[in-house]
Amino acid sequence: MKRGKNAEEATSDGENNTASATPKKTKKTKEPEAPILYDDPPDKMTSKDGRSANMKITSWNVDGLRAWVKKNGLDWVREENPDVLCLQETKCAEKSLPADITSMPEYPHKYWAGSDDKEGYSGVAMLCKTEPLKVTYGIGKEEHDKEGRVITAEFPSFYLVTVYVPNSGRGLVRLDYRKTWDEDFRMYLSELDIEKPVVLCGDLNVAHQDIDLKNPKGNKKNAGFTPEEREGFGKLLEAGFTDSFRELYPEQQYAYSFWTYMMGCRQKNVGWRLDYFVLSASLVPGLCDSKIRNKALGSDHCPITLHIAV
Amino acid sequence: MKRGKNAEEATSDGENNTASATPKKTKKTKEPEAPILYDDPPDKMTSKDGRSANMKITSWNVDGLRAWVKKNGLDWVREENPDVLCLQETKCAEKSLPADITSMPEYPHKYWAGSDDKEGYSGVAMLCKTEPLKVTYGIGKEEHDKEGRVITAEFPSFYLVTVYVPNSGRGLVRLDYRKTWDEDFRMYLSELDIEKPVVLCGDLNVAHQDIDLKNPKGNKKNAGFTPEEREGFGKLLEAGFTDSFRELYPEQQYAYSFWTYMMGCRQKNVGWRLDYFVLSASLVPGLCDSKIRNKALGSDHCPITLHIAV
DNA sequence: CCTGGCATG
DNA sequence: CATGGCAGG
Repeated sequence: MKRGKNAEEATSDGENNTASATPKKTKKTKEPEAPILYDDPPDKMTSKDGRSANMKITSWNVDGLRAWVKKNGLDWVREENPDVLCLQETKCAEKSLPADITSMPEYPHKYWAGSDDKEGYSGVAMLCKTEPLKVTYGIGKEEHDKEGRVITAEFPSFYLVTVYVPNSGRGLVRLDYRKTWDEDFRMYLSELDIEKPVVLCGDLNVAHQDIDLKNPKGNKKNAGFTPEEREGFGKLLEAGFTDSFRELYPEQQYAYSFWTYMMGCRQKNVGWRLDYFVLSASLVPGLCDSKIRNKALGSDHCPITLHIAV
Repeated sequence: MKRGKNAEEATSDGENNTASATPKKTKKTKEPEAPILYDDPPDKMTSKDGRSANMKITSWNVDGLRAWVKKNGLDWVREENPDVLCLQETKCAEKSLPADITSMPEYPHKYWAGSDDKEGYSGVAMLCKTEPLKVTYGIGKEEHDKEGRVITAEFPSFYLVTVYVPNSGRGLVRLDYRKTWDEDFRMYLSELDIEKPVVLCGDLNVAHQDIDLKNPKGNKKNAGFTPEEREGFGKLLEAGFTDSFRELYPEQQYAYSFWTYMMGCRQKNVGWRLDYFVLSASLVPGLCDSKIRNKALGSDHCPITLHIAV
């Protein structure tokens, strides 16, 4: 049986199970249901310790940069106007980049990583208003650095890492590789963390807990919500990192950053939280807000934005 | 050097050479030029020998039936309302046909030929208001009958054959095969012709003479205008068949049925006449009109329509 | 510059 | 149900 990675059809009942407020139903009959939206409050620009945000970072899995540009993703970016813009799944060789983005004067410092072998696969980018001290590509392990998944920028007081974590694939064909990746990537971040604190952002391709996706029950064997992947994320937190969104909004349900294009999932808000800002412990006091911009269109992911005092 | 099969860039000067009315230019500088259109007169419904047309046949290379249906090709067909509709390059397995066309009540008798091996390649169709006496597929030669290129319908007084002739390909990689095809296909038609007269229609993938394409000079080595392909068509005429359009309009320039999607060729009417109604000698007296519907959109070819008294 | 199929998600 | 690359034209 062929199934989408985030196949919801197996678990449509699960939608109601997690919606604890709704009265218990006597029938299992499906009925049209108003989508449960996560309505985003205004951005908080001050940290708990009273500092003002001086850094705004946006991360967006664009699912094909060229299509995303055509769908006016850049208009949204100009409106949002972050200091750094991180993109994942650009799926575009550097020479094929649309002029709209390569010529963007707001971001004079642009960095691109693409897949060495497979054209139009994976790929991440980082666009900065101010020039980083240093920019590196990959995580320093040959076996992981051929798919354009990581860019690291060193700023005066922190490292910014953007990542597109490998998807475990249909039928979990790449789960074994993913486990190795998770291990090696965590080591990479921990080593950076010794030098300077780290802001990690991007598509981590995992929903951590039940609260982080609409249908946890039906997806325990699907890529993005296997015990192995969730544990990988757990170990990252154990290593001293913090999921900034969950730190601020520990109880917030229905907050997702990805909806499969299939079956009208976005319309119904049947989604997953796969995109994160993860912070070194020493940066948490400066955390002002961690936002999910779930109204922005142009991809099967929405952008996320971090306000931080660094 | 990679080139489109109908690369016009090599021969842009040729456009002016053929336009004899324009004054001789002193500079070779390209300048915007009004496209020379072939403005179609109204259909003639009577044959030279005074009979009224009793059969209307339309042929259209749709370049992908599903896309063509989405672009409302069927609306044009309903307007045109031919007795028989022949389609080429359907590029669609029978099970994937859109319901819009399979359920069309105007044409209760529908015949589909697809490529055996390559999905989404080649393929022809014939839709009839009245049921043919017999319908056959291919030309009875194993080596030619695997790509869904020919449907033959026997009507009381004639055979109707629709064809999508193999393209000789970029760099003429398939020209040798094409020569064999031309030979065998001509034999097939001649044998049919012994039984009953033949109406052949479809994409013959050849422009016969200089008058049949905009840039003859630059295309002598390109698929569709090589000496070999033109000779193949010549031999068909020598075998007793008539190019109905050229029979009626021997001097008509700028009458094309195909324009590459590239370089805005259709806008500039830089095209080729590749689609034909070819008739057995005994049908020529009944020929009423042979039309090129160059305003109909939805493909890189336009439809052609035959009015005939049979 | 378009089509349809394919791999990938 | 989208993306991009590909062969084919």
